[in-house]
Amino acid sequence: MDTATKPIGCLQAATDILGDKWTPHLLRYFINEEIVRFCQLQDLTGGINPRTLSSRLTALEETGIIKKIISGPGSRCEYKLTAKGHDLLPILQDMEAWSDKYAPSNA
Amino acid sequence: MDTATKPIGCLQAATDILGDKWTPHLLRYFINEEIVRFCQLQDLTGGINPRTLSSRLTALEETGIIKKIISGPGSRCEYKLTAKGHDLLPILQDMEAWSDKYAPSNA
DNA sequence: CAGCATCCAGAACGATACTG
DNA sequence: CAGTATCGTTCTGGATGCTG
Repeated sequence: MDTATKPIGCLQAATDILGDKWTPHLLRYFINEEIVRFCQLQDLTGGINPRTLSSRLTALEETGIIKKIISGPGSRCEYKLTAKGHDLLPILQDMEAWSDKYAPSNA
Repeated sequence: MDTATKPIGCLQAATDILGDKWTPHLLRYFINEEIVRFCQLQDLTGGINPRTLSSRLTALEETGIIKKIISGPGSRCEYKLTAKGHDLLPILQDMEAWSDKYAPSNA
């Protein structure tokens, strides 16, 4: 892969994650929450399909953006950001600022 | 829509654009080029489907991120970023930096 | 509570060929 | 050069119901 004519690929890792339908929104919740649970996300998103949520969470865990923590009885578990995930937050916030600036009442 | 429980929607505008498969890469070329042509993009991307490229360009134009400029004879035309589009570049660069930091030799 | 399984509608994208 | 037309495939994600 020649970097001269094809300097892409660099963006790939970020777009792979942020390009999925729910992921940016999901990640957004970590800005204020730090630790989030499955059912919380279902709730916050207004009823995301558990299948979708599960797959997003799995992908995020596999790419090392979040970490799953089994906590307590009754299948209670929590998700929190890793350092890698934390570094994503400023980008999310910039995206949000941009959206807000150019599409304030975005339908 | 209640902003308390559903503070989303803000990210939407950005993710709608950056979520498409080629768009971030396409935009990336504007960092160095300023003015880009259809065939250049086809070339730079390594042969993106013209149908796809066309639809991306149309979408970008409709959201006011790029501007199409008919220039010269022979269907020659060019695309350049608007102010709105320019404001997207830092985000792209951050995404690139992030990708580079956490997935250097990203396959 | 935290998922997984199955089924399915529709969007996204590539290949290829053709036009103003 | 800058697209459009057509076709087909693949991938995504929603609905719904079940399980550890």
